[in-house]
Amino acid sequence: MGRTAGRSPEQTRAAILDAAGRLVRERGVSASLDDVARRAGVSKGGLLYHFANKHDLHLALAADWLESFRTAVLAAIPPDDDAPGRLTRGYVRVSVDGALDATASRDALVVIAHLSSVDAVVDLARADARRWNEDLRADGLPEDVLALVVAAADGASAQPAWGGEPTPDELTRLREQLLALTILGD
Amino acid sequence: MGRTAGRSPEQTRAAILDAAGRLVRERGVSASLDDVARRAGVSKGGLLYHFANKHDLHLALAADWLESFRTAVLAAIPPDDDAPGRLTRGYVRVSVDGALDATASRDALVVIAHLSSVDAVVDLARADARRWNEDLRADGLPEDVLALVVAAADGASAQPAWGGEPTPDELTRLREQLLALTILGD
DNA sequence: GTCTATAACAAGATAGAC
DNA sequence: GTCTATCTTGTTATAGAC
Repeated sequence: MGRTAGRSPEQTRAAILDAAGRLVRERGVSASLDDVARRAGVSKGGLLYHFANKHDLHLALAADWLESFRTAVLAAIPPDDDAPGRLTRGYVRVSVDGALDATASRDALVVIAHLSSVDAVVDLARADARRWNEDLRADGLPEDVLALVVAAADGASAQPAWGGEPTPDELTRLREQLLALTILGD
Repeated sequence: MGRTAGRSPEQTRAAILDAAGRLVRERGVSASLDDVARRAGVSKGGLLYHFANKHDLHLALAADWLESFRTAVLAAIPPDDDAPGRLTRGYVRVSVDGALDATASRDALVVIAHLSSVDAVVDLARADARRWNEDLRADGLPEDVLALVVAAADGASAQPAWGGEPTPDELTRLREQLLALTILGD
């Protein structure tokens, strides 16, 4: 048995996806399989057992990011929030705080932008965007408020992509501002 | 003389940057020099005369995009607009319409996101973002309005990056909404 | 289930012809 | 100023040992 004796296949897979995510964010899709494998603590051969080829790895990575973003949004809705706009509020919290945190499902946009060079990922992202569109529309907010708030949330999480360095303070204020917009209704 | 007899060096350079921009947007920085050269109608050797190496090409591309975005924003300010928020309004017009148009300085964020795998580009983008930050702060709008409007504009131009397909109608409404926010003052 | 070794290929960069 | 080789390196992916 190799040097990863104590790790289950699922854990190995997760470690590979994690390493790939960080490397893609740093270097884009041209990050080599060898580098990904090394950072995940497996050999290239080991990596290619779990993901048949680079294309598969990228696709799985995109699916993983999109799914974990969705999960994070749902988790960011307080159980007692039953008012219209609850999903939007979760979306805002995760997007804006994501520009702040240095972990978890942050920077989704940067990674997706990089992965968008892979055709199959574009299709996946498009389908996911449509689903968000539907879900958010059904969230009970006036159309204009929704469009404004979602665009601003997206913008906040996009800023690190092109050099923006919003301070925690600015992000906090933006988040509260956006949340307030969803509560007054109009 | 080669097959590009009628083209000046400046035009060749511009053609290369244009081709590189489109290819980077489609495939990321892993688009090969050979492909860029072919699309620009020059040979790889010809390309490497104008840009010493791939790194230089990417840096020049980023500088070009950032500059043409700035130019577009300034051009989008009507000469008779003298009220506070004029720069912000230009920023909004270019960012939101950029998500709509299929030409010019659109999709800046996608390209910058891709290029962000190049360290020198990150520095450049950061310096540019700081400059925008200063300029926009000096634009005379209340801080909260500014943060909200700029984030939303960024978000609009970011959406195509990860699968979002805003309709022209939605974008137009968002743009008018944002412009209105900058006029009422608070 | 993971590793090493290697085949097969693609890409960046250089040198020199035109 | 641009093009055609060519060198060299790095990468994907396979085959097979452990």
